Amino acid sequence: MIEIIHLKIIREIDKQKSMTAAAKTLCLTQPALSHSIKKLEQMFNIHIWEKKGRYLEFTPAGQHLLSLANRILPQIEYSEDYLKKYAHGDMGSLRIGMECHPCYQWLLKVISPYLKEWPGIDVDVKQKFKFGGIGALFNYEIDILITPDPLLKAGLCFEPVFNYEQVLVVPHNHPFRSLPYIKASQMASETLISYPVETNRLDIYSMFLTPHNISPKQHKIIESTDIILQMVENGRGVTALPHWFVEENKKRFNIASVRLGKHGIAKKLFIGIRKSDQQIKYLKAFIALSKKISFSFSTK
Amino acid sequence: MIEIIHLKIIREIDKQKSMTAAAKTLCLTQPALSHSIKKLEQMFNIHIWEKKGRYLEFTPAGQHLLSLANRILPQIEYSEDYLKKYAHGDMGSLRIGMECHPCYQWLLKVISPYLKEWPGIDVDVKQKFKFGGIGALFNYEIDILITPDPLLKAGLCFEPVFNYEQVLVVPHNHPFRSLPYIKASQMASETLISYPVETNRLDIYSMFLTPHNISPKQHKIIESTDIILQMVENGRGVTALPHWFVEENKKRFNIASVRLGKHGIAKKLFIGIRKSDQQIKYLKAFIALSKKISFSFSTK
DNA sequence: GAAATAAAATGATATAAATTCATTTATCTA
DNA sequence: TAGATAAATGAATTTATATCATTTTATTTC
Repeated sequence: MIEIIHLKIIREIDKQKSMTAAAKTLCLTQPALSHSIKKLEQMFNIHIWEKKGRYLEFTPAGQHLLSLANRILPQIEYSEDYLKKYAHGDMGSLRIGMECHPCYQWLLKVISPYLKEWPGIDVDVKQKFKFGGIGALFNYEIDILITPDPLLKAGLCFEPVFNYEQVLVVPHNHPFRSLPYIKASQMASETLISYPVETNRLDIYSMFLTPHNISPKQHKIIESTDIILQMVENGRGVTALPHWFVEENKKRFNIASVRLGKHGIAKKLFIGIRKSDQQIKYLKAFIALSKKISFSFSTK
Repeated sequence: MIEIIHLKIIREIDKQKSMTAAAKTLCLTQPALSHSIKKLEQMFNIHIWEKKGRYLEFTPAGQHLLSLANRILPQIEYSEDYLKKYAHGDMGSLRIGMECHPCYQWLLKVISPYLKEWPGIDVDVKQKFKFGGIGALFNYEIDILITPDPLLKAGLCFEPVFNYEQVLVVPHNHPFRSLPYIKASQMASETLISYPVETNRLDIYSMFLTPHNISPKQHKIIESTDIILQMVENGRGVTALPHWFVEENKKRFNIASVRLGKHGIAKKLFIGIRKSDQQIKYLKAFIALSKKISFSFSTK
């Protein structure tokens, strides 16, 4: 029988590239690992690694087990954590996945009252996923996914929580400022600043520039929203952000917003959860609260 | 530490609703299970179940572990199987998921030469998924998904393998037979026969009837393709199937096909795999073979 | 409502497994 | 080639697990 310890050993040896080192972090001795894996090998009549010089190299069977370990151990470890918290009186934990960079500010506005309403729930926000947000939901890496791209498929369910318009952000003295909207062609002479995401995942490309076959003069990549806004403020380029977000930051930065195209870019934010979690109270409460906060957002 | 055996015990008790019964199937005694779980409870300072009358009832913590067990054990068990086969000289296994009922015939045409080309690979075909085909891919329940609905998201990749037209199948003496195509309204007086799938997943509804707000006179549900075709042959109704499939079965059944709408219903079949599996040779070979077979299909 | 039945919990003992220590084998390095 | 580093092996010890016998608790049944 494959045991958790086997998977832990395999994962750790892959990480450390050495059995002796792995033994140390697992609080065991090197022969313990050696015997343990030997037993597994004999049970299935396979080899898990070969000695390549001083060190070990996984066989295909070993790689298979490594992939199993990387898939399964995080789930076990999360459950162990969860049970510990449960014993401490905490009643659950909410792992939120975000697939929408600038919506972080919106999320903060939801989380703050949520933490007050649900003192027993631990909240964690993740933004990087090996297999994408949908994969993270399926794999139980997160419990809630916030995304503009819902997936209406068996096993998950998505609810719209927030409508907003994606607009172009320009410095206060920019000629675009007085226009009711800009055309795609007008972007050809601008420097566009964005988050480090593939262009086909940026709305300003997929819903505005690409359909008109236009590219900006230059495309700069910056990670932090604050730095992006400072750059815009200083005339170093323009960027695309949610309208409400620009409004919220007009006090901090000398910026203005312009509609993208005659009808603007309308966006919808969704919250996705696993169908099997639909009945969990503190999850339902988060979705309800999101909608409430978003409503006050869009009407102000 | 949570152990595999804990999860097995919890799953088995949930299944059998009795510890004594669970002990029997696990080839252990009842006190063994009791002690084992007691140890886990003490480790985390939780309760996993409560005695309700003679039997046990899971606490929320127990339910959490049950959900973990149902998620993880199938993966472990698959790996154990996989390793056993690996030892026997089999080099891998290919679990195919199908989200397209009538494509089964097409699949058979691909699998047959594949088995000859890759004698070391075990092939299995699954058609029911708790969390949908996409979920099954993410959860490692299957390795390949055959579906008309690709999902262009991180973690998975889809490739088109086959184009075909979905047509209406009618008996040889049906008045539609001589028409170049039929309009949606003409379906209002027909009996439609289909597989037992929600109507919004049937192309004839989603791409033909529903947009024109038409319903057939009657909708009969039948599981087996052969029976459906016999019914059609005998004038009991009409059905929608891939064009190539109708052509293949004209010898066996006295049927004919008619285009659905002026431009017909064009369908594309995709094969989806996990990105992390992209380099696996016997998987790539399956996709390549699918395309090759499909090509000879569409050109004959 | 007492006796019989059924199921799970408990405790002591026996059994089995995992871990360590001491040592060997193999490889690399200076 | 000596010295150092890493993994494998074997025997002994420690630790964990399973069983048996028994008790506790609840449910039938008469």
